[in-house]
Amino acid sequence: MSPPTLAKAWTTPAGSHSKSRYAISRPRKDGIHLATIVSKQPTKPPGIKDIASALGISIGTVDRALHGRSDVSANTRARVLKVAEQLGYRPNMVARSLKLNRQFRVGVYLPRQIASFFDPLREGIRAAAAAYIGINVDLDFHSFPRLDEGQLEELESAVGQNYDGLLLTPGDPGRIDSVLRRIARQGTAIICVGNDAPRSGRLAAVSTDSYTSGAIAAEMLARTIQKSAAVATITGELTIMDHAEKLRGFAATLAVLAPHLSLLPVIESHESPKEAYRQASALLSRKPRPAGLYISTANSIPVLQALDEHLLKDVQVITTDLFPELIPLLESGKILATLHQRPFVQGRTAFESLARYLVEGVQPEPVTKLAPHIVLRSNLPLFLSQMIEPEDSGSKDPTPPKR
Amino acid sequence: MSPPTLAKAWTTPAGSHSKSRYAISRPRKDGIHLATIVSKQPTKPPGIKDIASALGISIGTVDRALHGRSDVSANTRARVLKVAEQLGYRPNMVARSLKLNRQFRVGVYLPRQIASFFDPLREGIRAAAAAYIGINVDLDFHSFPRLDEGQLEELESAVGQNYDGLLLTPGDPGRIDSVLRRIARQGTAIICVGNDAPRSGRLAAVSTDSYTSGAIAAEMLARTIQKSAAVATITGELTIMDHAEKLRGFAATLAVLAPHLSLLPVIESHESPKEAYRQASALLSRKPRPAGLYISTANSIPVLQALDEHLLKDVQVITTDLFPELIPLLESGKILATLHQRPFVQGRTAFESLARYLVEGVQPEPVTKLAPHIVLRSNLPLFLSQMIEPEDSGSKDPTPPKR
DNA sequence: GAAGCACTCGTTAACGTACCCGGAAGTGAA
DNA sequence: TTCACTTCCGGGTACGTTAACGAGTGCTTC
Repeated sequence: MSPPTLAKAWTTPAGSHSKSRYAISRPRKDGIHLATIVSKQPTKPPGIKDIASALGISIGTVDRALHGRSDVSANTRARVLKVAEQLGYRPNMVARSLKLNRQFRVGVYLPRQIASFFDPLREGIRAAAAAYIGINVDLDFHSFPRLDEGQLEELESAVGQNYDGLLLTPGDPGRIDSVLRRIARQGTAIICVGNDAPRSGRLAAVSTDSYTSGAIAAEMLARTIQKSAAVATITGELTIMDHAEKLRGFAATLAVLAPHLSLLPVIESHESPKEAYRQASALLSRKPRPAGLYISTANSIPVLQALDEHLLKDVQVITTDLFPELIPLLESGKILATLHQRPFVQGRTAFESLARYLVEGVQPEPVTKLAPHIVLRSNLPLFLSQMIEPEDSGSKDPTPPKR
Repeated sequence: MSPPTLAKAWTTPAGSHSKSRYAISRPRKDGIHLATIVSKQPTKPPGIKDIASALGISIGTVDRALHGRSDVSANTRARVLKVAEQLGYRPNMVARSLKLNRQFRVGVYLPRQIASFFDPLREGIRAAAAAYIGINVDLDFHSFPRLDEGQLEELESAVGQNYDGLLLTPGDPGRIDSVLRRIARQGTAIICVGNDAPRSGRLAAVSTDSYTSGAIAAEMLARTIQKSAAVATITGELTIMDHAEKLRGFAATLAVLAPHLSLLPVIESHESPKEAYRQASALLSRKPRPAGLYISTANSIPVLQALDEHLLKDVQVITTDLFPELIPLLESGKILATLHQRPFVQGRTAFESLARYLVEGVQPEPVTKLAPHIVLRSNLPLFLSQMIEPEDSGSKDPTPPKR
């Protein structure tokens, strides 16, 4: 039996700032140090067969030992693990994913409305799927009219599909929780994106921090409106967790940071444009006219229309998300700020979490909260260029590998 | 010669919302439609050998045809490309990167100061390198005291290293441009991060939009200071592009958006803490005391110290970046906002651009500008949790592949 | 007619890993 | 002894791709 060959761990451990790497042979008899620079020719990382040859055993045994499978004696297993550690062995993910050529099917259940949010969300998912090499994903996009219309029915059809993963924005949690639990029990990994459904058995959730969104709105209104006044907020369905959280953050921060501002009764627009318009009109013609307005749902167009008709220049408005109709209003200063929920990034990270879980078994953070972007007049162009950015299809073979 | 077999393209092209995929056999004689659901058993994507067998030729020829290499007749090349298109062939990146087992060495040249910016920047690079599956990268981290001290000398040593890629924050562009050009001429791909050096022959640059940073500061001061007053700004070396751009954005936006605010002469702190403290003290005791202050460099501590000593509560301050000393000042409201430059994300995207260029040959965007995050009191917690997040080493084999 | 050349194309060995199959050695019972 | 069974291990194949190596044409040239 040959003794385990001692070798420098191949990868530099995180945190070490190695300036350059030398392999110095031990002093020769003639006293000449021979320092050969290896950094110009990086040594190949050790593989499973290097471990095998170092111990004089076969790669099959090494494989069994490394993966804790049976049919290996405790002795050899220990020796293999020790040498693997010494050599700094790290499994080659590329070779692994080539060998077990896995296929994953993930279902994506998102509404068509509001397109300014869900379209980039879909694009983020698609982009992440395209960029993730080492996996064959099959994305099944399912669409339905709105968050509160058709999701349940569409999801019912997902039960029989036996997906490996599921990405969705849960609408009314009370009604779809049970469906999701059924799907989860089948072994499907569910990740919520844009809104959470904590009691649905989902694996993780990715969204912007809704509470913080509301808090930002409150702080900005508090900073901008410096006299004593009233402010109002228009929200969507409060059964949707996202909306409720925004309201909480808004009200709480207003109370703490802005004693000079009073909050008018909250308006719940129920995702209906006409209703939103009617209620906004009523709000703006009432007696204590609000000096500030926080619109926490993305379909704010009817509200803005009502605002425009009432010719109110002295009301500070904060909206949610970014869509073409908002651009001139931001540029002209009629809207103070809008809180961008970064749907593209949400979709990307949601898919990445799912993929890492499916392919590497890495348990994702139960809930990741992204910071919303505060879009003002001055940084608006930055988001516009990112908005119209067309997605490259990239179907062609990019580089004929040379060399 | 067998005719090319017609088959449904395997991947759904981007943009098509397919609800589910059925393979429907043609009507049988007895009139019964037999619809077999294939989506539960996704068909394997076609490979190079499927093309070969469809045409009755060898995989070698297909490979040569697909990559536009020589030794293929124009006729067969056309046939191969046609069938590849029909089958929806997409090269298997996993198999490719396994075959040509490429090794890349990239040098990272970043200063130690300011640690609150460059440490997360390094972490972003490391994280991206660890996550990038399909490539063997060897990161060489080189450090030197400050941006204006030691970078040139350190870079000189990189000339002989013959790196595949280089990541760095260029300090004084005038002095290091020539070194970078020498390195670039060797074939090293250079990506600037955090600051650009456009005339250095670099491949691309990743940074926050400095002009917009300045503009945001101006807009926020304009919104918050509503009476007629003077504002001041303290910047770093104006030879560094990043600082100069911030100043431009600040001054320009102030002129457009805030006619009621006048800009005092700009203070250039030259990266020296003592000098910065002295100048800030002088500024704050002068006659037209500024009502707003924009500190566009990250080492703002001496300035803040001067502010604190002068007990100025009525001056609105906007700082740059996020580090522990700023936290209590933001929480107490002494600082209006800080503009976070997202060093981690900068490092990550810089590495990703470099990797995609090296491994896939994808030319990166010449300059990507990230939107700086506006950190207020209300969204501060979101960034803190992200600040203390420890990096996982992840050396162990995560999942012993089962099945 | 042999030799040389250019042009096509097929064959085959890797890349590192996972997993199946079967063999060797040992144990115990018939 | 023979057979069955367990424990441990080596050999081999396949994943999809690239690239080196030849082999087979048809053509020109001495």
